[in-house]
Amino acid sequence: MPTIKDVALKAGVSATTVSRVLNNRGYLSEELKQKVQQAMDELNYRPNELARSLSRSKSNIIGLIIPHVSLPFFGELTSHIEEHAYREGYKLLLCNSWQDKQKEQEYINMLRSSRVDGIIMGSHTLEVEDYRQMNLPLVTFDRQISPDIPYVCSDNYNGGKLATILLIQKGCRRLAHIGGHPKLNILSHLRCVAFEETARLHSVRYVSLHTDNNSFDFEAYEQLLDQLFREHPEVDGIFAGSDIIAACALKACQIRGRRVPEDVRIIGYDGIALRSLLYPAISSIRQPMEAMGKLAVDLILRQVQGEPVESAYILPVELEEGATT
Amino acid sequence: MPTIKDVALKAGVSATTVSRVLNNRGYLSEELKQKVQQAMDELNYRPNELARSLSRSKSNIIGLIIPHVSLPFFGELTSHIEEHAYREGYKLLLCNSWQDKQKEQEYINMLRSSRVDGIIMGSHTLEVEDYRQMNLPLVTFDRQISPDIPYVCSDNYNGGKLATILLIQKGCRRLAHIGGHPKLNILSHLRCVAFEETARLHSVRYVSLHTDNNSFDFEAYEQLLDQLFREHPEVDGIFAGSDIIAACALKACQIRGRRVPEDVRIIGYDGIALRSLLYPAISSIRQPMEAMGKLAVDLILRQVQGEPVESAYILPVELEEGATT
DNA sequence: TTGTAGGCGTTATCAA
DNA sequence: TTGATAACGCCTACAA
Repeated sequence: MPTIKDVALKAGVSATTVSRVLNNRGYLSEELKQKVQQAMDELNYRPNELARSLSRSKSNIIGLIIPHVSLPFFGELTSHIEEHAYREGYKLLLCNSWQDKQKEQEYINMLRSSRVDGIIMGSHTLEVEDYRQMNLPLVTFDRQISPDIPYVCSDNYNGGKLATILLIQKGCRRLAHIGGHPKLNILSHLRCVAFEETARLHSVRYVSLHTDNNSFDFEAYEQLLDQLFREHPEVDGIFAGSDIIAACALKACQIRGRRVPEDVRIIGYDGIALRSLLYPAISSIRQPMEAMGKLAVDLILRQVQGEPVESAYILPVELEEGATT
Repeated sequence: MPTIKDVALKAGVSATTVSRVLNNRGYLSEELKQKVQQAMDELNYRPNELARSLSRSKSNIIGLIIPHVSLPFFGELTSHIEEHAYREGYKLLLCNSWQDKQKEQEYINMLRSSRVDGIIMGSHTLEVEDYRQMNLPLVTFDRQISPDIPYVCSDNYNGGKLATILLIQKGCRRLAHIGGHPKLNILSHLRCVAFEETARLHSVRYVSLHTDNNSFDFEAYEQLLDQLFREHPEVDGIFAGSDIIAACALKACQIRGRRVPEDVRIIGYDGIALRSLLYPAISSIRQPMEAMGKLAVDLILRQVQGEPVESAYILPVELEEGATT
């Protein structure tokens, strides 16, 4: 691979000059620019980003740690993050934590070694102190770690409220919420809190079930639904903590011959694109994934540039009614 | 951030020695190792991978270019690739090409600048020459570029055959195949070829429909299905080019009141995990995604190490019957 | 067994 | 307006 020196030699100038036209810095005669540019083209020269990064002590890489890209919500979020990062001249290093404490820690170490300019965390299994100590631009999703680490989330409370109100308005009298483990994700647990408060406010009976781990495991959801229909066969409205759970609920109803929405109404959360492939299409509370992804990237960049950031970014959700309510 | 020199100073040794314990090279007394290790721990030292990469001219980064991570098949594949890359000490730079020629080219340039050790291509919109010229360890999925660039794919032909035979065995007499654009992906088009040949062999009438772009667009699929049911209402067996298309087909049947599998039988391709969320669960030809991901990583590593590689790796598929056949 | 010196490819700081 | 020189942080001869 040709280096800056090769280009310099070919163009009959110094490496410094080549660097200057590369970065468009300082005063350069048009003639020189042309000459250098031509040499670069002829050699098919590509600046070595490793060397640049080392020299500038800035890698233009953002690390992304999420539970699993193949989960639709995280897949979509990742796409948006990648898209915006790329537009801003940043690259994305992808890490699937599998919600595993040790893996997450190893990835953080790895990303620090790689001198990423910041880390976007969609997975958080470690202690608050572990994150605070790492002294790197950080952004989290759905998790408040400390006032100086900004987090991005959808308006979980309002989303839970909207969903619950919709079910009640449609005439449901026995509600159920099925969600992930509450302890591990306090902010998205607000969906559940809103559900319970709204149900109580309207004097509607309800039950809340949660997985006991944070594994996003389809089978765990199916077991919960099994339990739900066994112990509470009278349930006629389900607010699922995610569209995936909602899909499980829909399937559980179909298996048991419960008509949706006639016998049981279902609404999910997230608004993933794949939702439209189901029949009937699932109603959902849509998170503004694109805006969230863009914001997360911007928050890293602002921190990199030493600009101040708020500690919380709560984005509005939108009720998207499908055919399950 | 502390450097190797800081560690050396603190441990009272030279930087070389620190480098040695870091890389566990050469002869070192236990005592020294301990001392250096302690200094590293106390300083919370992390070796700068940028500097290491520059010095060794090896970045331990693999670039992955795919159409879109949020497509379930690519999401799962990406997860496996990331997993195996990480195990081998490699990091993954993620690029979504959106099947866009220009974006793909820009990403390739970017990855070359980043001095990635190799590129795994799940997206290929450029000309064969463009790939051949880049002179970097490369692996492609479902695309044969040249004898010296290995490709990984599932046994597309056999998969198409298995699917078609199953439909015929179940009694289907009017078959349809719905797939992506045939020109852009010659290898996965073999699924279609096998479908047609098998149908002819069994004297079963069939029709093949394809999207006219390579966009993985849900709506395009829906339009095709619309066309299918309009022009060929007698179809009683559908072989879909992917599980996503199969899901669309299932939905199309449900919307039109066609019972599945009684009136129409459906089988997809890929074997994505989300398949199990549908009801009825979709039958599919399962690609060994984990093995394919691992293999792709291994093929990059072998090329990096100068080991020879074959030009084609065709992995066996498996028929996974759900409830739609 | 440990240390010194030079180089990896760029960029930044001075001079000229 | 351009060029020489010293970093950036690490690794690898070569010495000692």
